[in-house]
Amino acid sequence: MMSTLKSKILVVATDLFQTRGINSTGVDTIVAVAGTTKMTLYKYFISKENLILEVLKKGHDDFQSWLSEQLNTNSKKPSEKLLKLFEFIEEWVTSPNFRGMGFIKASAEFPNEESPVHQLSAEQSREFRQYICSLATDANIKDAEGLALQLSLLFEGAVQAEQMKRGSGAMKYAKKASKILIDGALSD
Amino acid sequence: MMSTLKSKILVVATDLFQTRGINSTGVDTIVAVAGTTKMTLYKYFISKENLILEVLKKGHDDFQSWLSEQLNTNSKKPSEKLLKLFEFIEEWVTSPNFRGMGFIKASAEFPNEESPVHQLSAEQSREFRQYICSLATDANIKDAEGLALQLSLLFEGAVQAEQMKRGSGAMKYAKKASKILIDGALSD
DNA sequence: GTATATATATACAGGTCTGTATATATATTT
DNA sequence: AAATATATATACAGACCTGTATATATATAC
Repeated sequence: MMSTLKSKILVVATDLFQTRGINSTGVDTIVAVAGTTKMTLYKYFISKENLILEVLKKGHDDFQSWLSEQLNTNSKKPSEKLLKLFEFIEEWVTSPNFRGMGFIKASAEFPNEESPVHQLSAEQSREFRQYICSLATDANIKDAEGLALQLSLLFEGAVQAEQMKRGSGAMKYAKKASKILIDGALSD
Repeated sequence: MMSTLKSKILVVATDLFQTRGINSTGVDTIVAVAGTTKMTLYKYFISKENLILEVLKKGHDDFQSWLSEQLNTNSKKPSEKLLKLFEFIEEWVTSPNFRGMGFIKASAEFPNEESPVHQLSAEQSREFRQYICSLATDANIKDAEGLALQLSLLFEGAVQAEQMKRGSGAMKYAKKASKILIDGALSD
């Protein structure tokens, strides 16, 4: 099991990275807020970059498992899952705990394609798109990849908008747009 | 008229901010690439933050004037402008000079809503959306604001995707999606 | 109670960053 | 040629950053 201190550091770093930016958050700040010391942080994470990568992994895994569980327990038909996708995403975005999507901000702060942080961000974005694609394939969509890309654009755009201004209501319109695109693709 | 050195610094900073990140680019690097010195930079810009703001302003103004000129010279009917919007945006994104949209990255690196950089980013995002909204209003779209928001989400999502991976082709699918959404809104 | 693992406290080395101070050079103008 | 504006060269102060070294404290296990 994961040490409570390690997981505390991960939680605090996730929050600080989102609210202050990754490069603007020093490890001194992280350990101060987490109520521990640098020695402990460097015991669990070999470097700040390693910490960033673990924060990204945890954030993505948490989101993906939450989302797929919501979809699996609340829908049966594949097309229903697809249509309910943005319902749950909206729920997630409008929850008070929402701080943004890790890989979107990380890729902006680490634009160099050779950076491990950038590479992980790109991989997570691809993974999410593939998950949508699998939903579309199950729902017998003809151009599943095309629809998945379009929906992921709406998703990333709305998250971006919500990161820029909390309570923007962007996801409500993304949901409407997704319904139009999905309905269109279903009748192709 | 603007000094050639000042404009050179702006051009270099724009490029470095996009390719390496804003916080990861020091003023020493900027002046070295621009072939000048720090003393000159601080003659034209009172601080790095001031330079960032001017870089953002120039980038946004350049894009907006280029886009509206393209639309005005190539289309007559308002609805035509709306439909051609993503044609030109795709052209802009796929041009070899494309380095990303300034305000999208800047808002990620400066998440604090009180930061002047964040505020300018948010304002530019709003301005762009309002421009789309004016196109939609001219084309007699019923819910012009709603469509404008949806199109801007597609736009920001596709730019985000393209920043993450050059040559992703995301804008091609954004263009298709925009056509579906616009056609739907026109027939409402 | 002694040994062992874990966490703390503190200091610091070496680097980078922004912004300024000081002195010199190069043009342009009169 | 002298005066003025503009650019350069260089050094540095003060702050912050990551990562480590050293010594101490606390808790669990045997």
